[in-house]
Amino acid sequence: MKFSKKHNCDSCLLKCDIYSTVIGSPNWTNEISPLHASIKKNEIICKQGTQVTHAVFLLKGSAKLYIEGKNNRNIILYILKPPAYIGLLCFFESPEYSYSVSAIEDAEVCLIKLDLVKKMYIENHDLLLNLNKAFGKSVSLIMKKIISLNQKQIRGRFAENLIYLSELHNNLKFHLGLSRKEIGEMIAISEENAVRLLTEFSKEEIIAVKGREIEILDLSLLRKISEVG
Amino acid sequence: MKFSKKHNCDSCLLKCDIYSTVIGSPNWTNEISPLHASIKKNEIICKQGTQVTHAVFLLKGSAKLYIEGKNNRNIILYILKPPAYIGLLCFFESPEYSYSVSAIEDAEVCLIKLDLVKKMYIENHDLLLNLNKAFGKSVSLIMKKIISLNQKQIRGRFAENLIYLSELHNNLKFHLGLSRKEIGEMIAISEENAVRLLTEFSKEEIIAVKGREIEILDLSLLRKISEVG
DNA sequence: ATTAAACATTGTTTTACAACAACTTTATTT
DNA sequence: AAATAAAGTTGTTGTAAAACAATGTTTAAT
Repeated sequence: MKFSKKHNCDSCLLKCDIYSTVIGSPNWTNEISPLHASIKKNEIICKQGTQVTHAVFLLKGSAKLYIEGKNNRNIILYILKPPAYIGLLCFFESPEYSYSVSAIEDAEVCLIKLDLVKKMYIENHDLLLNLNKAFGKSVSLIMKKIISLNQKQIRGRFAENLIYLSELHNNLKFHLGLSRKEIGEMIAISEENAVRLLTEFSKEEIIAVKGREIEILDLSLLRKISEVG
Repeated sequence: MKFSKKHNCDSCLLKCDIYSTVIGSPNWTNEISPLHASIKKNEIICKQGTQVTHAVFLLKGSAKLYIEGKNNRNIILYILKPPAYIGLLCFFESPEYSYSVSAIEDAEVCLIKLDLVKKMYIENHDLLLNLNKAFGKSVSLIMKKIISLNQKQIRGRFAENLIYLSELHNNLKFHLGLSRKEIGEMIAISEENAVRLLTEFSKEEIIAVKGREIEILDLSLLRKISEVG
């Protein structure tokens, strides 16, 4: 993680959500002292169990949000794409992160001291509302995930995840920024089964796979498989 | 659900958290018009998928918070005991509940219109902080649950759950307010396996079971089983 | 008091998936 | 270019836990 201090928000090319909602508030220019950071692929942005000190906002690149489980087995809850609050679930008064976030491609983030954000959202109605909205979305996503992981079997979960990734990329054809192992971690299956399902779905002509390039050929069938579980 | 309107907060015997943090704020007496409700055992307090209109505060009794899955199979995330915010995870700008809550014994709740709560927490720093704190706790609990459900096997999950219930009741000896099926729903196992584990642990003299009365005999062993998974 | 319905128990069978193993292909490093 | 490491692939085996089945027990309803 490479920091660049004394960044000037007004001249920043990657204007964050906090900037756009808070700008104009009386103590903007004097108080804020944001910290920019460049993050290399695979670098950790937030580490589960460590103190939450800054609000982190993802400006560029993408990241995976995951829980670190036993025996180095992780569960990826979702993929983050800019613009996104990274510390979201934890920056409401949590003493420490209950999950980790790491970059899956080179990324840029903006860090703002937590006490400052608190001050801002108390003063600024819109910012609070924005945070809360993003927040509610995360919670409902997590609830869906819990059901999926526990009540669907691997084909159903796999189909669901392909749809998720496609919607994330806004395209039926997309590049997996993830290894087969990570695909497994998204739906709590083994790497081997991730591979198997990829070839299986490919043979069934539901998707086309070439390395890490995926194309969904039959979305409605995928939806069906996801629904029946 | 039996409502009693025009309740007077000042004379209420079950003072809620909102009362104690907001009292003294300028628009307390004139604006607030809380709604009390008595809820019978097994009655639903919040239904997954319905609109969030009020903040609900549990004053008396207890309730289970659960996600409704496929084939009428639920997953109970946790048990609520007063004082507790019921709508918590959803009253931050979620359009609808992403889970359900129902009473596991006769209960009393206080309902406050959502727009009023919002107004209150924008005006009242302490209330916001309180909400956020409760909130952070819930999130970290859910993360732990996800790992537990996916990476521990049933003995480990069962042991963990017994410890949870014991801590909830603040006693090694407690009365399950839940059926065997519901015990299963807490850790995503079948009713049959819930029974089996209960007798198994009983035979191993880790717990003593008599109907719905449970006593933990060997807490440290239970901890061990929970840890190794 | 009788019937029905919900809850609880125990044994048996089936199966979905992880774990293991062995091997190939693709990246990195030197 | 050779060597080493990482990522991907495929077949086989073992097992945890669900599903099924059958039966007993308590609670609620008429």
